[in-house]
Amino acid sequence: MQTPSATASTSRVLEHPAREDIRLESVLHALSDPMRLLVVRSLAAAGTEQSCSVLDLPISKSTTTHHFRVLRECGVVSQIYRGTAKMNALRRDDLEALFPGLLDSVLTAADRQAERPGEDR
Amino acid sequence: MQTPSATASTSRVLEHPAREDIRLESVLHALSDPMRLLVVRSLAAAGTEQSCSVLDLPISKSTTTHHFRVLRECGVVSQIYRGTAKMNALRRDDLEALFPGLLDSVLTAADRQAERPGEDR
DNA sequence: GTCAAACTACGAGATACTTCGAACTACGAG
DNA sequence: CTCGTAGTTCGAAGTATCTCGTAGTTTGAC
Repeated sequence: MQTPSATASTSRVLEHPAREDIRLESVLHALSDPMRLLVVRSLAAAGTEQSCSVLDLPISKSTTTHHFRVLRECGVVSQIYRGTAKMNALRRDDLEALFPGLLDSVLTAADRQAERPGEDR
Repeated sequence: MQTPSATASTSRVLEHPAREDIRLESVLHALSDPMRLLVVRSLAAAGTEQSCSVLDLPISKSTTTHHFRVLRECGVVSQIYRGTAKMNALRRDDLEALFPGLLDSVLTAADRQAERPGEDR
């Protein structure tokens, strides 16, 4: 049940919010989950798009799917299918245009917090 | 059931997290609620401490109490009793020391978003 | 066509969040 | 002492969130 003339290389298409539909509250909420913050930090550290599975999170696959969907639906990441993999990328440009400096300050804050003593337990 | 020699001007004391106990995830979660974000923006705009009641939020008193407590318990605001009023202040210094630039970027982002077309409905 | 890999969809359980009203406490004014 | 103001506490209702396992789909490789 899909449009007959689908995309050439990629068939399944995923819905993303337009830049102007991204809400600050939703972004903050998305980043407030430890697992999702970890995902965002990993994507930022990688610099390029990453598949869902390379992150190796300590949660089940279905939970991983859930978190990536939350991140996509609130506008933090973009996702496209490449073959059997689903690649994820931070929407840096959109976030920077809407909320200048926000993502960087969150990433810096997360890094600093991770380096705080007793953070590894 | 309170220490006999209580504070002179203020009797009731409120628990606040120490600076090093403030967690990024908790702060982001606190700010992700529209009502609490509104409170934080008002406190930032005022610059000085404000009582709970001057904000005139479109919610009930008990809900207001709840939101202020969330903000205090996660380290975003400090609260002290002054007579019958409870004064609230942003913990700007603590937040800036832990998460440089974060609060300002959130406040700027919130202001910008509030000015976006069709934001008043 | 068959198979494995990667991801999704669905339902369910447990927990957490937001909101409220009603009854209560603390404080200052008179 | 009495009263009003400011805020709290205590359920409770409704909703949302996080997590999982199981079963399914899509894709590329053989």
